[in-house]
Amino acid sequence: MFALIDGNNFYASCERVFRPSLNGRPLVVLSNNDGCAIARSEEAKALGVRMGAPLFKIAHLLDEAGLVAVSANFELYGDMSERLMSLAAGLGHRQEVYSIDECFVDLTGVRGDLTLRAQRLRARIAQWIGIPTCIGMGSTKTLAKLANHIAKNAERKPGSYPVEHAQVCHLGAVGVDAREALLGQTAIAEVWGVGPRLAAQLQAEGLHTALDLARANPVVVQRRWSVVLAKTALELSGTACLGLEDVTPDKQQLACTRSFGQPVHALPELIEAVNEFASRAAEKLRRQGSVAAQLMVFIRTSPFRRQDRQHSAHRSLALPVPTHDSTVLCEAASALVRHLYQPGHAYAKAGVMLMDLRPVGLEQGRLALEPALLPPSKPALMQAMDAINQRHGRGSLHVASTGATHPRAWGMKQARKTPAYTTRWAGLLVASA
DNA sequence: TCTGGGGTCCTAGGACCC
DNA sequence: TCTGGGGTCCTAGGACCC
Repeated sequence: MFALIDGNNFYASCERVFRPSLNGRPLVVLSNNDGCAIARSEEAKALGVRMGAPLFKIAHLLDEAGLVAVSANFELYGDMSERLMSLAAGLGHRQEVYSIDECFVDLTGVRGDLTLRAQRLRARIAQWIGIPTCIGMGSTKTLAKLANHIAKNAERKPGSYPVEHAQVCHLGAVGVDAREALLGQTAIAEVWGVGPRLAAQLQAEGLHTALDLARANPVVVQRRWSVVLAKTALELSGTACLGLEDVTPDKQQLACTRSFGQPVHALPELIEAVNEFASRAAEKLRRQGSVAAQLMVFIRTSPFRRQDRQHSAHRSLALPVPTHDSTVLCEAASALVRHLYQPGHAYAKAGVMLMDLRPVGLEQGRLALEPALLPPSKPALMQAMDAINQRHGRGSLHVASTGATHPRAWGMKQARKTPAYTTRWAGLLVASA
């Protein structure tokens, strides 16, 4: 048996914990650059704000409907997530943190009334952390996901599901008929692993609900679609195909990409930006304990600005010696962006991707048969830099080629940023009588 | 004027090997 | 006129997830 616990409208709920005046009001959290809505309170959903809606298209609601929009504050959400996860882990013996706002818990060996335990966990999370959650349980991960969907919608959309399943839904505790009825009420597109493309194809073949897929022959499903969808069908019918992954595997590739706050025309600024991205990616790489054997840089103009001349290009470089050294990766990124850059374009976005990752220590050396194109790695310097930044905050010590003047011309737009309430002294709330 | 970021897995096809 | 069989690796593209 598995449980799936997730925070409702997670980013919006995190903001509300520290600004209770936002309760009951339509609220959206914006993506980087204050571009589009990536989280919405129930009230914002009721106003018709779509997931991913660009701010400029919903800006009229700020005045007309009292909509509040805030810039994304990932430092806050990450910290709130850690607190939520540590409580949620208590529901069973093993936990898989699946994303910033949801986790699976293996309920094997957990005794007693699971529904009751789940309800108590919800209450504890609400009291200790202030985040509303929903919990779904089922004999497979896909069924736990589906139960979570039911738990969320039984309350939000009256009539969609029986209201006794609101907030906590345990598909293992209902009879076969009731379970089939619930699956029959769930549209195929809501199933975990079925995206828009597959949903359209499945519907065209007469499969409209989760129950239809659960009853489909997995051999036929695999032949017509894929082994992935066949597993989904099996999982829906109660045969577990997916296990709990409680050890997070190292990433196979790692990226840092950003849209610019303003279009970038000049090469020096572009170099600065990709150097910054390369350093950030290198930091992530060192945290994971890996080195990269390949680096890719891309730059592109905005596809939304049809009137502009478009340019989109990428280029990668095999690193002669796999590394996680910021200075080496910055040097490589600079060389690549010089190749890619074409004057006369308004660049809107750039990024650095590190690929062909492997654990530190497994790197193969290389005979020095050719002149080195890149500087040598400086492990001691990187260690010192990470230690200083750990202690004094990110960016305290950085590679000079990432730019000395702050704020950067190409930097992110974050006009509506809320304080880092839980992770910075300056963000601490002050109580007054 | 203004449109996010970061991942994974699977499959098909081509290159290449013996 | 006749032209094998079987395998691996890599890449690009497509689908999905949050």
